[in-house]
Amino acid sequence: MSNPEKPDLIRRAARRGVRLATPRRQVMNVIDELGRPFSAGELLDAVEQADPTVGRATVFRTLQLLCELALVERVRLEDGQDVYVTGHSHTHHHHLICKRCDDILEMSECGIEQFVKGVADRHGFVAEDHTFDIYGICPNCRNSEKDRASSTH
Amino acid sequence: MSNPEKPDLIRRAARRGVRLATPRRQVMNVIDELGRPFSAGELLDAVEQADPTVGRATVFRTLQLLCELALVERVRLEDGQDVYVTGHSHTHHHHLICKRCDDILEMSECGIEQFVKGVADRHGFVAEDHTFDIYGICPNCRNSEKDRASSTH
DNA sequence: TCCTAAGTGATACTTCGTATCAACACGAGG
DNA sequence: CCTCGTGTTGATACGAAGTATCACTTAGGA
Repeated sequence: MSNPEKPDLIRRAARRGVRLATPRRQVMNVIDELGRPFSAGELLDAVEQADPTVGRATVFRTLQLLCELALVERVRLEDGQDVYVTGHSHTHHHHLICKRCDDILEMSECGIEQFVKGVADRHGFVAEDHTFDIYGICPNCRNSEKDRASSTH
Repeated sequence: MSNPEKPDLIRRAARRGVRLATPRRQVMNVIDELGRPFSAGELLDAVEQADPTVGRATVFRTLQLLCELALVERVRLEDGQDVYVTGHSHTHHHHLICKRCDDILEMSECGIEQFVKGVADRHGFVAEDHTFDIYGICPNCRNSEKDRASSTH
């Protein structure tokens, strides 16, 4: 209805042997329809609107399930809020997060793994995990900013 | 009583023109006495114990104030919890966080700033800020682990 | 000393998430 | 068709961490 090629969480989850009860399906549908990064609150609202009979706990449980299946990724923002992103299939990601429009891009490659290892070694640490996200202004917002600046000038 | 050379938050705050009401002083004292990274809950408990008349809101307000003055640094952990660290005077830090003993080390230098700039540029992003923390096992815990392994062997 | 803005405590609230628990749904075996 | 048993669910209470409100108090300069 909205998106011509949905991520289709349901099919992907089914392929992994997840039991697809109706409420779970609802939640996944809503996530697909959203088609963008979302906060817990947004998802709760959207599900509430799509089907008020689905309970709060189920939304969180489904979210957790999807995270475990790596069909949804939890991104922890600077301000402490969590944002959830769909469409990933691999494990560890790093992000470029726009402070203006809240868009979240993935860093392709980046070679940070070896960088991490270097720093850890130098401190006698055994690195097991790390966080690395960059906050700033994305190309889009940067351009629209430039446009506005030149028109008012 | 505990630490021979306390950070002495109070004096440092005073030097910045902070008004030093009694409850504020209490909170700062407690932080100094703790002398280690602490969570909000720990601080609340410690203050409660030191002086039950100090209100919950004041603890948070003081904490916020100290963060603004950069006398305390807020470190956002992987699991979403915040931990506060004293003794800093500069702005942006990166950490090595031990998963075993929860100790938090600072990375000395590290050259990540230029790394960040490189990644951002490649994506057309203007980097304004970033997070970078490494989770793993610190040298201490690593050694005691080794000891235990060799004694049971 | 007096005055006032800053600071304070009690308390209610918010957000994000977890725990509990009785009820239910569904598929395997009869 | 019925009947388990396990997994799932909704309601609800709870929890942590932090914010908002508001009347009261106090620090500290004039």
